[in-house]
Amino acid sequence: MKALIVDDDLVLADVVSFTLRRAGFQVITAHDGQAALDTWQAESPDLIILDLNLPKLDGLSVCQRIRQQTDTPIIILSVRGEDDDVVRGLELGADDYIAKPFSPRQLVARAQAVLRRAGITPTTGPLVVGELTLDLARRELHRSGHLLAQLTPLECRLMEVLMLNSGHVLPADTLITQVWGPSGGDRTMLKQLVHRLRAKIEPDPSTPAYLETVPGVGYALVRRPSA
Amino acid sequence: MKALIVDDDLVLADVVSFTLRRAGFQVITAHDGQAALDTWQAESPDLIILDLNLPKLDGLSVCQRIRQQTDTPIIILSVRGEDDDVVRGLELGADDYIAKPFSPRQLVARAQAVLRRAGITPTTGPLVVGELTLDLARRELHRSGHLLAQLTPLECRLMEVLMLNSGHVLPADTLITQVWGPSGGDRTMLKQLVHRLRAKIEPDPSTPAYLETVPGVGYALVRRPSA
DNA sequence: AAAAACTGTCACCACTTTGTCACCACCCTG
DNA sequence: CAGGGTGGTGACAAAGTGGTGACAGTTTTT
Repeated sequence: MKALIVDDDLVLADVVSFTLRRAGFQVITAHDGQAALDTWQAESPDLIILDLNLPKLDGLSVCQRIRQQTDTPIIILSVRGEDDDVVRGLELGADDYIAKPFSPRQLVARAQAVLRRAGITPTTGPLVVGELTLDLARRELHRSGHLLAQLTPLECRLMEVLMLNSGHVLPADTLITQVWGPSGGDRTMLKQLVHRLRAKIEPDPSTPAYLETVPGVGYALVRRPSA
Repeated sequence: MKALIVDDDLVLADVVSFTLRRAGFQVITAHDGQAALDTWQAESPDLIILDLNLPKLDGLSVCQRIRQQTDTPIIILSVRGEDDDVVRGLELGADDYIAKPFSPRQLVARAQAVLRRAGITPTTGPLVVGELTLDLARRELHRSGHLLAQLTPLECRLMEVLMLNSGHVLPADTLITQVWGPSGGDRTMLKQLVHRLRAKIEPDPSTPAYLETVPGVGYALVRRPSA
């Protein structure tokens, strides 16, 4: 999993680089807009982390140029007060943004979420929680070894997020961001998606056994020993 | 969850320490700027609570030095009249500030909010008093390990405040402010809320075993050895 | 090209939550 | 003993929240 970091602040670029390396990424860096485009073409990374404030070629332009040719996930780095630029970046096709200062954990989480949403699966093996197994590549959910349901792309993403945090309550907003990204999503859509997922995976959808509702907060996937 | 408290006022540091420990933090303290940096490097806490007025090394400098190397959340403690310093602190990368005097609940809430925003530990540990356990994420109250009641948001807030100060009598006005905020709330509403909470948690609501009334003052959660 | 699937949107229902009110019982003090 | 204050209790309505089904536009598959 290769990540390209574009930032003219050498210190910050180093921090980001270190963080991502520790999370298992292979990291390359560029410090101005032109170099970013060159490196991108030479290395074709899986993920780009892009500061907007760049010498030689503006970050937004870089974003635009890259989007014209590929769907490589882009995460924008912004400082407080550049909200307009963030919005324009997202409109130009960026996948997410992070406001400085950010925590390392935050960064890694966002990076993985974006990759997941783009269909690039960092986790090779299937996800297992209790008797449930999710095959991300095939989007198939198995229970005790045999096929329970064939999931749609969105259902699969939701299920993945829930399984990665099984046993913990995930706030509705968190789920929405994880599934639809920072600019899309809606409470009603989440309701619908949960409904559709339950219809597929719950033996009796009216009394959920796996996908639990926590009123006023969100949802949780129950983690049972083996039942 | 490890918190570093930096304050030269030993009494205040103790109060803060006590409050955060109650909320489930592991707490370490430093009493001057240099010690703060040393302790920070040695212990790498998840959260720093920083008074600006420090001997040996100014609080703002400490803030700056820490920000140069990590994104660990920093909350500034300020006294009234130091507004300029607060602004400079926030510019230097601090995440929030609290003006003295502050309420314990205020402090805990801010701390958790900052950590949440930084993407650290969305899971808050449960509150425990005697045989009662409150799971804040799920808003569930357990007695000796099994589910006693599912609380509503307001009931949960009230229960949280009572458990954080278990064994002490809390004046009605205090409770009202803590639950509904400084602008809302009402004696009648508190009566109602207590009533509804008792209906859920007391075996016999007419003779309260947990949520005791102190006429003319307020309410208290009795802290019993184990009964 | 036709059919099926996927997803966003809407309307509606049921239920919960919460603020408000009225009323009762009790405990003071004068 | 009367009366005011305080706390407990029940009822009720408004607002909010989650679940459900239907439907249309788009994309994907056949």
